[in-house]
Amino acid sequence: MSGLNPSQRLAVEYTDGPLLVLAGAGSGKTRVITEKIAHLIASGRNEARHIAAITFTNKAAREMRERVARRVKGDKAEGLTISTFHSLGLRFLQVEHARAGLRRGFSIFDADDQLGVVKDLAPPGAKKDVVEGLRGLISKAKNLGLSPDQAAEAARSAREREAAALYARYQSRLQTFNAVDFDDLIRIPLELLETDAELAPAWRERLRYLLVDECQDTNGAQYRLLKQLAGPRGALTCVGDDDQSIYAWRGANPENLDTLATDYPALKVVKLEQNYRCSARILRCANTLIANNPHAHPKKLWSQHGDGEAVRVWACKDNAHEAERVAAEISYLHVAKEIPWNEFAILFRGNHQSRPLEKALQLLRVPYHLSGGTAFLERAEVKDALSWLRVLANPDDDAAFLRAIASPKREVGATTLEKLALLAQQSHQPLSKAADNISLLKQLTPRAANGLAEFSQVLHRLRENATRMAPADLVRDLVERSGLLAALRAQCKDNATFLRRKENLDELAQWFDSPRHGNRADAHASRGTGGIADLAAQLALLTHADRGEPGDQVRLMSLHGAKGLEFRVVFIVGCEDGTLPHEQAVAEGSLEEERRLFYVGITRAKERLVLSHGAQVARWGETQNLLPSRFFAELPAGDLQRDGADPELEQVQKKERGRAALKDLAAFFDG
DNA sequence: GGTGAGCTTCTTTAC
DNA sequence: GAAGCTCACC
Repeated sequence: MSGLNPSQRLAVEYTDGPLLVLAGAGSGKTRVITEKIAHLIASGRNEARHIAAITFTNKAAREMRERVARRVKGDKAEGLTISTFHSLGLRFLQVEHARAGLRRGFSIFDADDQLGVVKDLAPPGAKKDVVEGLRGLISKAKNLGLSPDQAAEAARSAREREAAALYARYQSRLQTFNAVDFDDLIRIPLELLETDAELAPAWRERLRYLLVDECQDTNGAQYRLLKQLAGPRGALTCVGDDDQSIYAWRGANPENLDTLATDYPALKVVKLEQNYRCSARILRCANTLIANNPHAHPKKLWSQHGDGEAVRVWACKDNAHEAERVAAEISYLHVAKEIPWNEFAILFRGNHQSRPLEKALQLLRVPYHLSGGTAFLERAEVKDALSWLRVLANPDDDAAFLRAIASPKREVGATTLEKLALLAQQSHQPLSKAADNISLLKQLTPRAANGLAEFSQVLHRLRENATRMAPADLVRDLVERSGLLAALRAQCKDNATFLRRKENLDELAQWFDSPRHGNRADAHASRGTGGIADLAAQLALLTHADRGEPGDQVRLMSLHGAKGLEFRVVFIVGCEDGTLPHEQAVAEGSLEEERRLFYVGITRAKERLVLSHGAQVARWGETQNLLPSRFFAELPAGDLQRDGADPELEQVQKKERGRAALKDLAAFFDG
């Protein structure tokens, strides 16, 4: 445990009670967590299998797993839990599925599946945004940890009562599908722990020490889950930084950091204020920027590092120009300064911004890795294949059935499916069973009945194979036999696109090959001889896995995805007003969160930071003129080096800004 | 009754 | 620039 500063050492060694570590960016927070895990094991206080470290993103979990593996050698780390909140909840449900009224092989519904269910329950003809809004209300209730009954009790207005009633119907629909949604992965374990007196002690016995990363990002349900697991003893270490709270939009409640002190009066608080990551100039940028936000826990982040390079600000013509400059700079630095590819990161506000960057990087043959959140699992061909797998594992999963039967297209359309749904409802069967029922099929047109029967047949054959095959082989088999591959080939205009999309399916199969995702504790489920149960377990984990390990590649990701990571060289592209801060966020009044997001991005950089903005930004086909981000005005001018700024361009921008200010002023007097 | 062409609309962010 | 939706055609 060498090389820890006094505060870090205190945070690592303090195991007498609940501890909150207020850790500034780059203050060695992950280090503290990994050291603490090592300390807990080495001191003999806890075996690894009784320790759980909880993170927010899969990326962060993987990062931590790697670091722990480096720090704790051999089988000492056996059974250690390092997972996201959602994976932990999933594991809980897999163990306690019976208490939750779920059967083995239950599905996890994503936002699309949820939307389908809500749409089905909403008044007929409800507009998309209404359906979307209702889904949001249900999600909100769940994030607060409310059950349908509790939501009904809490409802004050007619609208809320209506929403609560919908929530109840939505939940019973999910139940019949033998499915849960993402929010349920937290909410249901919480509900079980709070209501079942036997359950909580058992899980507290199993997880005796908790370490929680990014505590400021917990929502109400997650926080309560944490309290349930930690119990009154409060054997937990929470690590957080209110300046890096960037998930309020999905219900995160940074005030949980303060609530901790109320819930655990014995709470000890340690502040980590020495930054070990950034050069002094980068840190000054971060500090002066974030000083524009109000602060409940003021901290003064300092660094021993020298000034280092100035922070570059690039004014670019448009997205393409920006991307080319970034790619060229990376190429140059890689050769001239021998900086390995994986020490570069390009960060952006929205995932769609990666396109021009990819193009430019490909042109210069710069190897890169795009970690676009769930982008991979959202690919149409991947979702199709997954739907087939879901129906295989869970015959009750109507949402998956509906997608699978439509891909590839067979002569079954909306009308047939509506009829089938009616018949299924009358006979209390899931769609996949109804489609398999000869007497039911007789009530449909022969053409439709044939299509359904054919689908059932393929499904049967696949299911037979599933008992003999390893899941990965089953995926490969399925892609062929389902006709998905043939349909894909027919659908693609050229061979190159076909091969690219086929590659996604290959990658999907590979995922089932290795138990690299998830916890070690789950590994036993993925070995063995294959079969439906294994498939289901892997499938559930898969929905939560991050795309394969990046090698020595430049990393492209959203600012949200970059949290917890660090790189020698960081580019933040698209620093335009409207992109960052995002105009919708500004309209919603979340400027402070946008500022924190920028702060998170800046503090990822160790040595070099480039902030670039385009004058013209491609926005669905059209180009739009945008001004540089208002956040530039909040950075210390002395630490910035504006290069490539076109004076003419700046004049235009100044004028536009003047015009905008006038407009604001006029609006003020008008309103 | 099913399909596909062409229309609109949309894009934060993630588990 | 894709994914969804409407409408006309098979």
